[in-house]
This record gives sequence, structure tokens and C-alpha cells, in this order.
Amino acid sequence: MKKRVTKYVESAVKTVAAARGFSANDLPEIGVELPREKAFGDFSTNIAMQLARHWRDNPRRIGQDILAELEKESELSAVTIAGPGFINMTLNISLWHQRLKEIHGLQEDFGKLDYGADKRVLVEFVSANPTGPLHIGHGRGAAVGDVLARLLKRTGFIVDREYYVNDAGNQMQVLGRSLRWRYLELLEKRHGEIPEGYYRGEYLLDLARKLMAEQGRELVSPEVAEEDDTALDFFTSFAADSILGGIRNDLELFGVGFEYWTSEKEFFTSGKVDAALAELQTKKVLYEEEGATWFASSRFGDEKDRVVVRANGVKTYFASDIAYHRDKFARGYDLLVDIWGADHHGYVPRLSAAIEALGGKPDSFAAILVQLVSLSRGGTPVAMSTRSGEFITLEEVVREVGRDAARYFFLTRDSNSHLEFDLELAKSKNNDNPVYYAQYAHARICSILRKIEVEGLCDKAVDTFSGASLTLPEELDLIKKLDSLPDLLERAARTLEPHRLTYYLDDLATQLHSYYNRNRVISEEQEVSGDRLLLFATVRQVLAICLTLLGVSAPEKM
RNA sequence: GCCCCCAUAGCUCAGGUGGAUAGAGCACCGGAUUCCUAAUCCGGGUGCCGCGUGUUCGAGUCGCGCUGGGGGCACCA
Repeated sequence: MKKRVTKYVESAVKTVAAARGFSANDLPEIGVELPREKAFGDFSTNIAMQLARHWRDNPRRIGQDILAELEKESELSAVTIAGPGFINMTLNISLWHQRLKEIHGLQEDFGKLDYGADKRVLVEFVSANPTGPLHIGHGRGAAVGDVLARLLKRTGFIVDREYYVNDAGNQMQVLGRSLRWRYLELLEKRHGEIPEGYYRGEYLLDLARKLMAEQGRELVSPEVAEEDDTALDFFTSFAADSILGGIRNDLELFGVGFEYWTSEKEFFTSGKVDAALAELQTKKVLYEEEGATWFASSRFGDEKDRVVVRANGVKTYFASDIAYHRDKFARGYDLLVDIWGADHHGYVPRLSAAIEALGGKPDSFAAILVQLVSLSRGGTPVAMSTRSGEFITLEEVVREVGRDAARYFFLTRDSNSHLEFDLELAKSKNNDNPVYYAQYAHARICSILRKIEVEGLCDKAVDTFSGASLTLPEELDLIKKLDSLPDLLERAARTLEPHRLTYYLDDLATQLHSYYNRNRVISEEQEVSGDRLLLFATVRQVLAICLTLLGVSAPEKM
């Protein structure tokens, strides 16, 4: 509807511009928005104030001219000028009724947009190192990434999800040593404090037990020195494979799946890292200094240059990441979205620099930084991580509060804000819990629809009603809220802000609950009942669309 | 020291490309069920939008400076 109104305004402004002798091509973008106060009408525009600057005239006088044009539009029932020069417009009520029918007719396709124009997007997220189980912070990244992917898909992008497995580098060596130490501990050949820098989590002890049960007690000589590499590769890959398997299970439990799992190691073994460096060499953005090879990222906005090959000849993580992102573009993606923990923010400029150096457009790469999650239980903070390496895992959280609540909670805040996750609140089955609020709205409507069905209260099909008896303000508000979904989805996709969905859902549920308490749907008046059923069926449909986008279930009974 | 993020009601937080009287939930108090699910609804009040300054018709929103909190500043990943 907004687009429709924008067209009216645009055409009116063009006419006025012509009459005043201004070019119709040189106009500011027409902004149409929902007025703050309902009393002002359905839509409003500040175009007269925008034009006042260019045309050097009083905004109210310009507004009068535009208003005169808009009044010729038969679909508008009222047009007024208010305040400093806002033009407020009210649509003919029958248009809203038509719109309701239209939305209902679209069924689950309502809100499928072509905004993305089939551009290919790769959303890379979680990508936790396979050195330990996922914790709650990874859960937030997983929820944000997965819902963003769903959102982009719905708004017309072609989307793939990817998990980048950091299975190369020092940390893998350390992981192998840590597991080997635990294994020897079980053989009573290691005692006391775990060596400095090793992974300390209990999960490695569990893995060592599993390893011993499956493979026996003679994998390595008990007398092996810590710095000795004997059998280390075996321990490393056993640990990495097991942990990665656990991560996959946790994500599956959380309802998150990936099209691709990409291995960092393969970028080294396949020569892609060398190829990427060679390309940078050709572009003359690499240089040697103090025995190392540097990428001149400061030429592309980074604060200083970065090492890609160390003096000892070993390539850095940054080097493989350049190769990785180069490869993403080579795979045909138009837009790369990476979701990282906020502690990686210093990394954004250098990777952007590399992408730019390789010829990528600046807006073809976006990094979403997800802030920390602090966990509490009934208001009391729960320690996230201690020196012993113990923390609350994602699996524990999902098992305790459920997938729906966990996913929903992770999306109740802008990624940029810290999130406090309270386990008791997420578990509670009362009105404190926003997840159930939205789901309950859905279940309530389903209950009415069931009642109609079972008792045969309505002998006509719901979609044969016109909606014409829906004239209460709260009925029109509901229709307007439904109508605004595509606009919301487009904005959420444009700004890469999936959390907007939970706010929309909460608003819609509030309106529904309020209406439900004030008005009866089923009554003796056939037309009124039918129209209200049409409204409710459509609200249900939109609730289900939003819940599904969040990866949260839409229960028919609660 | 430099860089990034945050700062809005008692608490947790929303606030579109700058627009009309800055919102919600929680907490607190009171009320609603002969009738479609009370996991619901209705009513009650609260703000130097951290401070200062600039830009302009207009700033919670944009610029600059400051204060406070978090994070980052590796030839780690």
C-alpha cells in the first residue's frame, strides 16, 4: 500500500513541479511513512518540507499545491496538511478490505519479495574453531545467521549458508597435544597441572576415554616428551573430527543447517592461498620487510599493514582468509555476509582492504559483529567461562529452555547490543516470556478456526467474505499491520537486521490479543463473523510466516 | 596511547533516508472470565534521550570534543 501511495504523491509532485517550472527529474526521493499519530491518517509524507529547500518557498504553500493534485485521486478519502508541512493521507476504507483479501489470497507467499533480484549471497556464520563445544555466544551467532539467511531468501536473494572450519594452524597442534596429554593422564603417565596454553575443558577427558575405549591403550609411548610430535596428527584429527561432529549435532538440535562446510586446511593444500598471494603480488600490494611478506592494507583504509607470510615461511591465518574470500567471489556470490563475534571488529578493515585490493566492490562484503551474551538465571549472573575452561554450552541451553525460546531470545536485540539471556525467563511459561506471547496468539486463532470447523458455525468458506464490515479502528490497525510486513522484511534485509522480526511479531500479537479480548469473532451475524474470521485467518497466516522465518514453531494448541 | 561498539523511564531495551506530543516489556498498584484458550486483556507514571558544542526551518537520530562502560590493537587463529 505504501508503494501505491508513494506513486500518487510522486505523480502529484511531478505535476506541481511542472506547473512551477521545475524539472521533474530533479526531485528528492519521495518518502512516505506511517504517521506517529493514527489520527493523522494512514500515510504521511514530508515531501513539501524537502522541496521547500530546493524551491525556496514556504512548505505549507507547496503542500497546498500538492494537496490540490492529490485530492483528484479517488482512492484517497482525505488529504490534509498539518504541522510544519506534513501531508497526511487517508485511503478509502474499501482499499484496506481489498488488501486484506489480497493478503489472504497470497497465503504463505505473502511477503515473498523480489527485492534481492536473485543476487547470490553467502552467509558465513558460527565458524567456531573445532577445539571445543559451542557455547552460548556461538548460539547467538547461529541464530542471527540462520534467520538472516531465511530473511534474505524470502526477500529475493539466492542464499547459501556456510561454516568455515578453522582446521589449520597452531591451535590444531595444541588441540592434539591437549588430547594426548589427557590420554596419557588416563594411563597415569601424566599428573598435576595441565601445561600452560593447553585446552583444559573436561570434554577432552571424555574424548580421551572414548579414544581409549575405541582404539586401546597403546596409541603412543607413555614416555613421549610433550614437544615430541609422535602420533600427534592422529590425536589432532581424532579430536577435531569428534568435536566437529558434536558441533554439527548441537546445531542440528538448534535447527541450524549449512549448505557448505568449508575446510581452511584445503585452502593451503590446494594451493589457493598461494594463488591469492600471487594475485596480490601482481597487483603490487605485497612487499618484503624484516624477512616477512606484508600486505599493504593501509593503502585501503586499514590502520597498518599486515603480515601474510611470516619470517619463518609460515602463512598467517589472514593469508588463508584472503584466499577464502577470494574463492567465495570466484564461486559466483555477489554479496558476502560474515557473522563474527564483536571481538573480531579490528579484523574488518583488513579483510575489506584485501577484498578491495582484489577488485571486489566495497558493498559486496558485510561483516555483522555480534556482541557478547551474558547468561543469568533468575537475575543472578552465571559464569560464562573460567580458567578451567568450563562454560555453559549451547547444547545445555537448548536442552534446558528449548529451541524456540533460545532462538527467539537471541533475536530480541540488535546484534550490536549486549544481550542478557536469562535461563529462568526463557523457560517460564507465563506472560513474562515473549516467545509464548507470539505463539499463543497463533494458537488462539487456530482454536477459533477449529471451533468453526467442528461445529459448522459458518456455512460459507472464509475467503468468500469481503471484509466490508471491518470498520472498527482496531480492525483497520490490524489490516495495516499485516500490510506493512513486506516493507518490514525489505528494511530488515537491507539493513541486515533480523531482530526487527521479533518486534513486528510482538506488535502484531499485542494487537491480536487486545482485539480478541474486546471483540467476539463468532456471533449470530453471519457477515460480521465471516469478515472477522477472514481477518483472523490472515493474522494467523502472517504470524506463522514470521515464526517460520525465525525458525520457531507455530503451535496450533498450547 | 590509538581504533571500534554502547550510553534513552527504577530495570532490560525499541526508536526508518533528521520531522509532528520520545515508545514497549518488566517491576509496582488496581481491575476484567454466564460467552471463541486468563500463557490473555484493561487502567494507573515516570524521562536535562550521558555532558557540551556545531550543522538547520527542525537533532534521541548527523559532525566535533569530553565523561563512563565493554571490546580490540600479534610474524595467534
